[in-house]
Amino acid sequence: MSASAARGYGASVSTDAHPADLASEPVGRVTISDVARAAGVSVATVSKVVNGRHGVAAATAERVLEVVSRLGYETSLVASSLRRRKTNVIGILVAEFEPFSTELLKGISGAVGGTGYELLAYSGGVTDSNRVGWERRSLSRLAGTLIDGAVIVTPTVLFPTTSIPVVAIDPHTGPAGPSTIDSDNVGGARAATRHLVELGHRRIAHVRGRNDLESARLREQGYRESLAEAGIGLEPALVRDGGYRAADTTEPARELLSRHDRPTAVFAANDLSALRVIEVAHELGLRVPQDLSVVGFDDIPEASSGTRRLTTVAQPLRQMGARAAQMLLAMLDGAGTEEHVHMPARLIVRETTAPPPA
Amino acid sequence: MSASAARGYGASVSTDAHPADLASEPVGRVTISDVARAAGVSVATVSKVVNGRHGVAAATAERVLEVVSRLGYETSLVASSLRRRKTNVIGILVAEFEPFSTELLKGISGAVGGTGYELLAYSGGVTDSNRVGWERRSLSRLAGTLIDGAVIVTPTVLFPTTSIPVVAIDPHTGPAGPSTIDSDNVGGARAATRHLVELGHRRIAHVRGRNDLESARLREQGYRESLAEAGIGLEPALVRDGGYRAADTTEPARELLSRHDRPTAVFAANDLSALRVIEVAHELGLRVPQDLSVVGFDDIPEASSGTRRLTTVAQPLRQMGARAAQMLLAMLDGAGTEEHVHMPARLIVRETTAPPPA
DNA sequence: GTGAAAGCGCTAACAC
DNA sequence: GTGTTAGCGCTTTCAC
Repeated sequence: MSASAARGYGASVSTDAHPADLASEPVGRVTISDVARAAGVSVATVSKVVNGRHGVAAATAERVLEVVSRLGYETSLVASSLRRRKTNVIGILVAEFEPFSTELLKGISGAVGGTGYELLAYSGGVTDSNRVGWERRSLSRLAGTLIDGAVIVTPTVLFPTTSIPVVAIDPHTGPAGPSTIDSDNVGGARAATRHLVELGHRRIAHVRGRNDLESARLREQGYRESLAEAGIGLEPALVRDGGYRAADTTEPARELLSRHDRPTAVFAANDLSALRVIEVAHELGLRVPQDLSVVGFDDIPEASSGTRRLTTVAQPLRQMGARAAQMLLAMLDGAGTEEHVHMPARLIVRETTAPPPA
Repeated sequence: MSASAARGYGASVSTDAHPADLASEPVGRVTISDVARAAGVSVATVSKVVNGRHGVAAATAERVLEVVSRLGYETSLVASSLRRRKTNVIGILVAEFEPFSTELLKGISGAVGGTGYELLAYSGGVTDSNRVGWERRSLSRLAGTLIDGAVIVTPTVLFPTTSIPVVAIDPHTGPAGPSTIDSDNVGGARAATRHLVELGHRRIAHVRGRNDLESARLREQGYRESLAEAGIGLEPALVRDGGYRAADTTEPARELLSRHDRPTAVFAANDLSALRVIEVAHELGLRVPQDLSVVGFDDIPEASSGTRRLTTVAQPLRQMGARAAQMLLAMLDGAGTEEHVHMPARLIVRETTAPPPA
């Protein structure tokens, strides 16, 4: 094992670097000056060669390139983006990598692939004390220096004027400010609730989403509208907060299902909550759907992969991600479009809903 | 609409910045010097205040903080990480955001949440001409400046000595070099093939994975071993390349299933390939599993979410991601551990396998 | 064709 | 307590 390998963390060097040349080959990153020194030229020349600028003698260029590959030099994204204007990377800002955001990510990745842009998905310091405003912070930290544009997933606050193009997916506000993408939350929620009503349910609970998100408010609205339409009075005790998260759903679900007059059906604001409701039901000895019907929202892959496949409202997540990417790409291309795209949401009836127990 | 909002891309500013103060409030990013100027102090002082360093008068600090929040200043990740040593950011280097890598991402995200580290998943310029060596390039571009440590997903080449800790998931080489995590590829593949044999299949095809990945080699090995064990001769024509990708599986699958002596079962090296094999089978009018049995590998959520749920070999992807994160965290903490973790893989029989047609 | 120098935004020594 | 200075790694004039 060479001296440098012993001090580093990686595997052996695959190129034939000469350990004798230690002075010009530090253990840390190989920088542009390391290359310059080893090639006997200035850093400016190395930069020109590496970036394919004109005005370098062929012989010099060749020599530099040889050193570059021998040393395994690669220009630092950080340093170059600090100096340059464009970085060619698109940022995806998320609070957390969970099924919802990763589905969008797949869609974005597919749409961006082959365009020459690189993707940088960033989940920046979202702590419990700090759940609000993360997107503003992340954006400020990256914009203008690291990324050329950003798609922000479920931003909870209005972000200030930014110097880079931004599109928001499932934003706090409805269509307002920057370009946005969302789906038909009200319509989807109405369809879900109506489905339950049509099966014969009357006591239908709702596990709400994150109260700082427009989508959660709209889904609750759809639920209320369908109930009203069916002539069923809203019972406040049957509406609880699940925060779109499994962990936050446990308690509300337990309370809801432990009531003597428990609901016969639950419409959860997203699949993560719905799935947890089902788990809690099982813990309490209730069978789904015989004793309890459950409907979710989103149609993440996990929704249909359990033993009991979830009846849910599908949002075209991959397509929403792809669309967001296309919009951002267009803006990056100079199109000043500010769009508010609305995608359809449709009910998919699977195995977690049935008529109420007799 | 204010002048700055008109020139920027974002929504309206939520803070009460004074448009009159235009000179000190450029449209681009708010920088530390903007803050310094507005607060009437030096940039050094602002830096101290923002980073909570001692040696600043309470009154000054207060004034600076007021300006910071008024202007919405946030320190640039790029600039500060260029200067600082530690960035508190962990990089996840992937070729692409597809179901496999995003499952790992979920696991990593869960394990890292609450540790104070931020996550930066990077999918850097993987073009068709450039499928090999991306991880080396990405690592060089980010290491030492942007990220403190990295987990690399399915690296295809040995990476050179790095200055930062690295753990590789499903690497090119088996256990060698840096810390690695993989699962029991041979055992899983044997179980899958044996399952097919036990159902009565004799003509069992294999759609190989990426030939530059150790896991693909091992899965093929398991397939061969099980065949030999059952006394079934290997038929080279029944082994094709699918490259772990749906798109690359289409042609091989079509050829395989169009043969007059087509196989009655296919063991695909991963779920993406298996799912595509099923699609192709349907196109050709074959029913799964009545006419053709199919087994995959990985158990991504998509495997069990279709109408026909895939029989597959499950790798504990989320756990593998979480484990990788823990190992990296430990290394970041100074532990010089170089580990090679091996996780179990187990067959899950679902709906795409049955005895061969009579 | 090449290199010296400035500067991107920031932090850390070190003066004052 | 505060400001001045140097410099992280790189790109880009602009002299030579």
